Amino acid sequence: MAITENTEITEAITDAEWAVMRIVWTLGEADSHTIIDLVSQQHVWKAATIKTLIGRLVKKGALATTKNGRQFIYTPLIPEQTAMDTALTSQLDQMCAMCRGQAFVNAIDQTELSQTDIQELITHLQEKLTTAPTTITCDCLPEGYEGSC
Amino acid sequence: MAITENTEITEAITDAEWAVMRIVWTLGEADSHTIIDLVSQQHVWKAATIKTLIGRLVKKGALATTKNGRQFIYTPLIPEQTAMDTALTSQLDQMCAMCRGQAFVNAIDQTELSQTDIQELITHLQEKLTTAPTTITCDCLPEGYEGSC
DNA sequence: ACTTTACGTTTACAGATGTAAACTCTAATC
DNA sequence: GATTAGAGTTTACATCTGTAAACGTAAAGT
Repeated sequence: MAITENTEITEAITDAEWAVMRIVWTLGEADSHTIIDLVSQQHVWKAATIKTLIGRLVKKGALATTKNGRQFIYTPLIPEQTAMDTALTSQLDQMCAMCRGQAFVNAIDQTELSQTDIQELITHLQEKLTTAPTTITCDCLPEGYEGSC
Repeated sequence: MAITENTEITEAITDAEWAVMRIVWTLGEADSHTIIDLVSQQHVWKAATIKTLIGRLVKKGALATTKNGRQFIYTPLIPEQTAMDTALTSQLDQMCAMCRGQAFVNAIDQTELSQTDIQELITHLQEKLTTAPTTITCDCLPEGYEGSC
C-alpha cells in the first residue's frame, strides 16, 4: 500500500515553483541538496527560499517524497507535459477565441522549434484543417451580443 | 499636450482583469456602466469588484480615461494581441525549451482554429522549417549540465 | 555519548490578487 | 437651490506568492 493516492492537483504551479519542478522533472528524482544546488545556479534565491518552494510543492501534491535515511527523495507527481498543457490552456482559455489563432502564430514565430516539432505541428494542422470551421466567433461579449476584436 | 505618455506597461494583466480588458478591447471604448453591465453577465462579481478592476487597470496603464460629463470613457492602451503575445510568451519562457514544441501540439489540438488560422500557421511553420535546427536542447539544468526531459 | 550538521518544518512579512463595502463628489432631477 | 443618484476613489480583508530567517531534530562525525 505504498502507492501514492492519485489526488487531483488543484492548485496551479506558480512561476517560482516552476523552477523547482523543472529540475525534478529533468532528473526524474532528486534530494533537496541537489535541487537547492541546481536552482541556486539559475536564480538568486537563498537556500531557504528553495526549501519553501519544495515544501509548498509537496503540500499541493506536485511532488512526492520518499524517505531515504535522514532526507527525502522528491519525485514529480504530475508529468511535465501535463503541467505545460494545463498552464498554456488555462492561459488561452481566458483569451478571445477568435484571436487565439493569431496568438499561436506570434508565439510560434518567437519560439525556437526543432524540425521534428515543426513537422509534427504541420501534420497535426493539416489533419485539423479537414474539420476546421470557416470562422471562429469572438466570445468576448456575453451571450446574445455580437462582437469582434 | 493631451497625448498620453507611452509608458511601458510593466505589470501584467491578472486573470480577473482580463475579463474587463476583453470587453474594452472588443468595444473599442466603453464607459464603466457598460463594462459593469457586460462583465456582470459573464462573472458573478459585484459591481464594486468590477470597479476595482477598472481602477487597477487604469493605474497600471492598461486603460486610458477620457472625461465625458460626469463619467469616463475607457479605452485600451495596449493592443489585445500584444497582451496575448506577452502572456503566452512569458508562460512559454519559463518552460523547458525542448518541450515547447509538444506543448504547442497539445495546445493546438485542444483549440478551435479557423481554416484561415490553420493555413497561416502552416505557412509560417513551413517557412520556419527552412531554418529550424535539428534539435532543441533541454535548458532545465544550469549552464554546464546536460539534461533532457 | 556528545557535538555538529544539515534536512525538513514553522514562522515571518511585504506585495499582489480576488472580492467587495463605504465614501465622496459632481451632475442630474425636482 | 436642495436632493438624489450614480461615477470614481478609498478602505478592507483574506489568500496567494515571493522571499527568507529561525527552529527542532535526527543523523553523522569525533
